[in-house]
Amino acid sequence: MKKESGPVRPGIRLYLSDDGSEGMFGDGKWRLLRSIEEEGSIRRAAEKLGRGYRKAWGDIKRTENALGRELVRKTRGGPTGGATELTEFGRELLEGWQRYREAVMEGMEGAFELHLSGLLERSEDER
Amino acid sequence: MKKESGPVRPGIRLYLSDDGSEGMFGDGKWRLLRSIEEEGSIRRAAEKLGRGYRKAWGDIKRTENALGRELVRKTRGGPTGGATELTEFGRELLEGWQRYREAVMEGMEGAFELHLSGLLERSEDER
DNA sequence: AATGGATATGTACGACCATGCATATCGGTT
DNA sequence: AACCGATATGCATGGTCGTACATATCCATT
Repeated sequence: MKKESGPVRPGIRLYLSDDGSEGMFGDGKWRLLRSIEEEGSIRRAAEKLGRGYRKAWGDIKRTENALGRELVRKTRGGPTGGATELTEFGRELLEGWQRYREAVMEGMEGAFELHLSGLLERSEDER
Repeated sequence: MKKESGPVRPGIRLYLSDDGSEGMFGDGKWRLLRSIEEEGSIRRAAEKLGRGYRKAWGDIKRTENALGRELVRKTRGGPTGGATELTEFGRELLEGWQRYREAVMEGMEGAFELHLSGLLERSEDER
C-alpha cells in the first residue's frame, strides 16, 4: 500500500474554537454546509460528499450547539419526506469562511516560499 | 469535566507533507526540535515537554524518514550516557518553521478580523 | 389511513493513535 | 570489567473517531 509522494508542500487545517480544541467548525463542516445549500437535504448532501447521513447530522448538531445558533432549518414529512435549508446565519458563515479560508491559504503559500521552500528544495537534491 | 469556554476564535494547524496527509512535520515536531536544541538530549527534551521518551524518539525517526534527511546527531554511551544535538539542517528547519509559522498566524488573525469576527461577535449577543 | 422519503438517535464494531511498560544496547569513564 | 544514563525498539493497552446497522419519528400527499 504505497502512498503518493511528491515534493514537500505546506498543509493547513483551519478551525474555529472557543476552548482551543478543534471540532467546532472547519473545512469539513464548511463543505457540508455548502453541500446542503446545493442539495436542499442533509441526506443528499452527505451522499454527495461520500459520508454517512449519521455523521452529517451529528456534525450539524454539534456545531449548532457549540456556536449557540442554528445553521439550518429542517422540515420532516411531506411528499418529499423532508428537507433542510440554511438559515441566514448559516449562509453568512459559509461565505465568510470561504473568504477567510482563501485569504489564509494565500498567505500560507507566500510565507512558505519565503521561509521554507529554499531549504526544502535544496534538501531534495542532497538526499 | 467542564471545558474552558470563551469567545469564538480562529485556530490553525500547520504542517508539511509530500502526500497530503499530516504527520511529517508540524508544531509538535518543531517544539521537540527546539527542546532538543536547548536540552542536548532526547530524553530531557521529552520530559520538559511532558511526553514520553518513546514518543519523542519515534517522532524524530518518522520525520527523518519522511524528509529523507537527518535532523539530529545522536551519540550513545559515555559518562553522560549519551546525547543528541541538531544537525545543520535541523537548525535551519527549526528557524525557518518558526518564521513561517509566525507569518501565517499573523495573516490568519488579520483575515479573521476581516471576514468572520463581525459575524461571530454579532452572534454572541443574539444567542 | 396508508405511503414514502427524510429527519432523528442509540448502539456497536473496527481502525488508528497516543501512552506506558519492559528490555536490549551502547560506550566513555572509573 | 563494572557502571550509568541515554539511545533504541517491540509489545500491550486504553481511548478516540469514523462508519455501519437498526429503529423510531414525522407529516404532506394521495
